[in-house]
Amino acid sequence: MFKLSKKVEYGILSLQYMANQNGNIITAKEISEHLNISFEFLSKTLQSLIKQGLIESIQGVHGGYKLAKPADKITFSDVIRALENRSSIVECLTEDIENCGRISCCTIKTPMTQIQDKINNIFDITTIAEIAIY
Amino acid sequence: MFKLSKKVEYGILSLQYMANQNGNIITAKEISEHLNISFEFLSKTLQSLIKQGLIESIQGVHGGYKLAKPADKITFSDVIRALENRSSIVECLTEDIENCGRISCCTIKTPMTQIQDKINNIFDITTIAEIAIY
DNA sequence: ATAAAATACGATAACAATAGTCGGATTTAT
DNA sequence: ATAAATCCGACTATTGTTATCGTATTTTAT
Repeated sequence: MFKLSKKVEYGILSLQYMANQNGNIITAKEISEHLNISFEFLSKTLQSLIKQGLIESIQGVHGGYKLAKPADKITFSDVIRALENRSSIVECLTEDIENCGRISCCTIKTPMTQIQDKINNIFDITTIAEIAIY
Repeated sequence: MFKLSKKVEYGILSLQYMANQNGNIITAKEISEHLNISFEFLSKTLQSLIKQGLIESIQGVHGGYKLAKPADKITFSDVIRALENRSSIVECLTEDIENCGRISCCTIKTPMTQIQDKINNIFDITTIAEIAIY
């Protein structure tokens, strides 16, 4: 599977929604209703975005969330990093594998690294600002 | 997760190995030993590659496998198509979804399609021939 | 003070996809 | 006939995702 997780999908939609709020605070409930997704699941998603420093939260009765920085400074890579245990297209690129059983004969590491770089680049250069205008 | 499945990884390695055999037939056992992967699992992988027309098999005592076409005509996309239930980065791009609950407000379809196209292109232009030289 | 409205967060269940195994059937050269 | 190989469906195990639940904490209005 080569699919973004629901968390990433919801994260992007939420960030986009916040980007269109002109800096106003917005509640998880409002986002969850607008996007028609589970409030609890969304909340966890938003909390992960906080940890990554992409959004800020205000607790209490008039609390909620807002972007922590300009939308053009938030890349898809940031969102993915916040919300997925993102691994590389093949394990050996990122994880320190003592022995994949093929070390002596593995010949795809270089081309796979090149592919990985291209994919990373796609998500690096795409920002929330770009999709907020839609 | 944005990871190629083991089947695709093994498929690519197997195809690369076959590409370096100068058209000679090679057995699943030999590949599985060379790559140090389960014979049974590899066999299923190879059978899927046959179905997709990427390799040919010869049954019987001196049987085995070989490429069905030149290595530069076999793309990573071909391999992925043969070995994974490949879906798009977000469901709504490929599957006919009557109601994702966000149709009326979804605004990421266009940018997601563009990203999908770029990713597809990466795998479309990478061939077994390119990695066989390594 | 107290209640209400909001976020924070760990535990866990449900589900889906991948990864791997098993057993038996078929094909073919010798 | 036998051995060496592919073929293939059924099954199990593992892993990752998706979702829910319960409870705690923070802040504001009254």
